[in-house]
Amino acid sequence: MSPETNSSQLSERSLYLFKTLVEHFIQDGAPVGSRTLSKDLSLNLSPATIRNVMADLEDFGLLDSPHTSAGRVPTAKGYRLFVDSLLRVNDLNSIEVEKIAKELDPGNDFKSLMQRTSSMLSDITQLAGVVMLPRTEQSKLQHIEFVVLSGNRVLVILVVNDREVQNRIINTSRTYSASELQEASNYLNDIFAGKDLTYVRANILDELEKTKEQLSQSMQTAMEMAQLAFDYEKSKVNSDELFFSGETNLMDIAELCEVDKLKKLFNTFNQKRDILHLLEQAISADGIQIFIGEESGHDVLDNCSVVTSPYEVDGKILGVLGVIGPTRMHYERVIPIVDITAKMLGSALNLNN
Amino acid sequence: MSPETNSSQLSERSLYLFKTLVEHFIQDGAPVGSRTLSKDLSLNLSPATIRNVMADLEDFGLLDSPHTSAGRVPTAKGYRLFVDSLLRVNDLNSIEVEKIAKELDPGNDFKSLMQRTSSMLSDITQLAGVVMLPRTEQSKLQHIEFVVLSGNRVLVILVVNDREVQNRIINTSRTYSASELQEASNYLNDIFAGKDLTYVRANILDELEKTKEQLSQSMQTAMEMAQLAFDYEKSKVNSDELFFSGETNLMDIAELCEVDKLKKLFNTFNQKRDILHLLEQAISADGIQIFIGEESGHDVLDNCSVVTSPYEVDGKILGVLGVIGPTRMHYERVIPIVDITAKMLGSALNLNN
DNA sequence: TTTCGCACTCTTAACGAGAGAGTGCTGAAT
DNA sequence: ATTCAGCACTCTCTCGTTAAGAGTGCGAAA
Repeated sequence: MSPETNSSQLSERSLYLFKTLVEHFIQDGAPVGSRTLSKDLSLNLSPATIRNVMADLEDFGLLDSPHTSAGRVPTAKGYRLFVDSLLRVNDLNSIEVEKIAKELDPGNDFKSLMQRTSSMLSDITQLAGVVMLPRTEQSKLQHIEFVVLSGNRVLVILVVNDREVQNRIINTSRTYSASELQEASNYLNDIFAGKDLTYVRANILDELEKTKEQLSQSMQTAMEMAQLAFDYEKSKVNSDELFFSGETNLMDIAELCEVDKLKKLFNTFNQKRDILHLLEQAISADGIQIFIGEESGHDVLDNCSVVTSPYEVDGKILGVLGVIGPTRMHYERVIPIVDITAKMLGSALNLNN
Repeated sequence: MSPETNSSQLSERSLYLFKTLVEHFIQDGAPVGSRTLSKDLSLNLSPATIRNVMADLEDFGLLDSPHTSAGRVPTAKGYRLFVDSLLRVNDLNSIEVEKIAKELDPGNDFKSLMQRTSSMLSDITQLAGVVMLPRTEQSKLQHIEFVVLSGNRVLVILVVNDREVQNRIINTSRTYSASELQEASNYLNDIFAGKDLTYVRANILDELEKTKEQLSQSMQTAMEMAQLAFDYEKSKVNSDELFFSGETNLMDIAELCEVDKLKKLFNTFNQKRDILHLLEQAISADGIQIFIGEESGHDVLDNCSVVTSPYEVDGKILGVLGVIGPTRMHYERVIPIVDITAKMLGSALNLNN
């Protein structure tokens, strides 16, 4: 049964009732009963009538009751219907927009911007914020540079994609002089600048053959260096980057505050793998995507929802950001926050391009 | 009253009794009573006698009873006496030493080594591990390098102390060519390599004056760049680095598993400031230092002990590492682990020097 | 000095009663 | 057909009570 099927089979009134029930539950966190709803609803209905409607909604799988004499609680399916069809999203007031803009001052440090974005998200929502920066498949080598260190160690500096700097230290079999390495980097920059990293890796051996024939010492050096540098690269896990913030905010959430659930949740955050996997699903989504409870497929996130949005520069998607909180969250507030943050992060990144 | 006063005023037997009581409590986590102790003790004493002794120990402030009819529990002062005078530290078996050594493979990446050390500590102790790398006051500039980026942006790469690489991006007022910057870096390396960063900062203006007189274009460029680069440095918080691991291990500890205590503890970890402050106190200690409960001065660490040791290369202290756990931890195991880890980290760092 | 015995305190778990909240169903009113 | 009042029923939660268990402190005896 898709949500559409549901909503079309349900009367206007049932949906309205359902909507206020969900809103009520999100507000209070307690199961809501017919009496409460009767008083709260603008339609004048008796508790008994409301009970009938609620029974229908329960049959549709939208509501659940913890036990016979508690009120009703939305199911995951119920939340789905709620956010897809019933929710009216608030506009953010300008003060908040201002606040977001302020935190997203591009600055010059890429990672710091990510970190700040994430903690701004958690601050403003009082939930956990997360920003993902996927390691791009496309890594254009812009510049390579060597610095002699003590011992037989050489520092390799790669500038990639005009924004990202990678440092790695390699151990060499003999001592190289600064001028030797200068020549080597000049040579490498000449032939490889602007090329893709995978291309570089693939073609080092070929180039090495060529240079052997030409027997130029500096080129030999260059290729040796390059080989070492990019071997290292190969061994490195191609891990994406993930910036968390405000995990501790989740400790206040009543639904999660059994210690062992919290432990599992925090372990999941620390491993990052599962969260990455989840966010990667959202990367191709067009705008806001919401994972509700079990939908995420990770049972640690059982009582959690994840609200995500990809952010992009020049129509090219750079990554995903979002907020993790209880299913019982203020979607009407969180959604526009995530949405606007993604857009503003995009344009902040555009600025320092 | 110093611990010495206590231990000298107490009989051999009382101390022995106290010691086994603490061991018992560390093992079980439950207040221990006279009957239990009577059965456990090799001296054949009746519970009543033991009660008398325990009453004395309580008068000395070494024990406490949660309520009249619970057993006794060590106080912070009691733990202090225990670890200072009573504790016999186990030697680690060779398998564990092996395991530690394996994780401490120096590799080439400094930060990764720190991170690995920290998670090894938490893994092996099942507590939280922490490694601090203080930002050294002494930062010798080894090499400076510029790379042109798009826009009017220039990437500055500083190699400091032969091991640490700093990248920063600066915005310039006009576009510089690669060769211009090459000259500039050559010039800066000539006059500043080997100097302290603070010295560099302080003398840039002087040098700028000099070069003005000489009117060399490349030197002018160099100084402009340097000024921008080091202004950035000034504004940067001089934050030390801290590597945490296994915080979630602490969630199992019965003493801490009230959610709001956990929240405060984790917030403290995230802020890092307080923990840094604590570890900095340990930096000048000669070897293992232990902060027990309230001694640390941070009330979030009320039921926690922190076991630390500085690690050093060539007799020069580089940083501090340690383990955070409940006061009720297996000191006889944790202490040698922290001790040997500090030593092995020191020699691992010595290797890739 | 050590030990035994005993009265006493405090915690914990278990049980039951009563209140409160909310439901489902039935049958009457609209 | 809807709506709704009434009512019996179920389930949870909170108390107070009780009984068991653990451990203490103290006085008197060994």
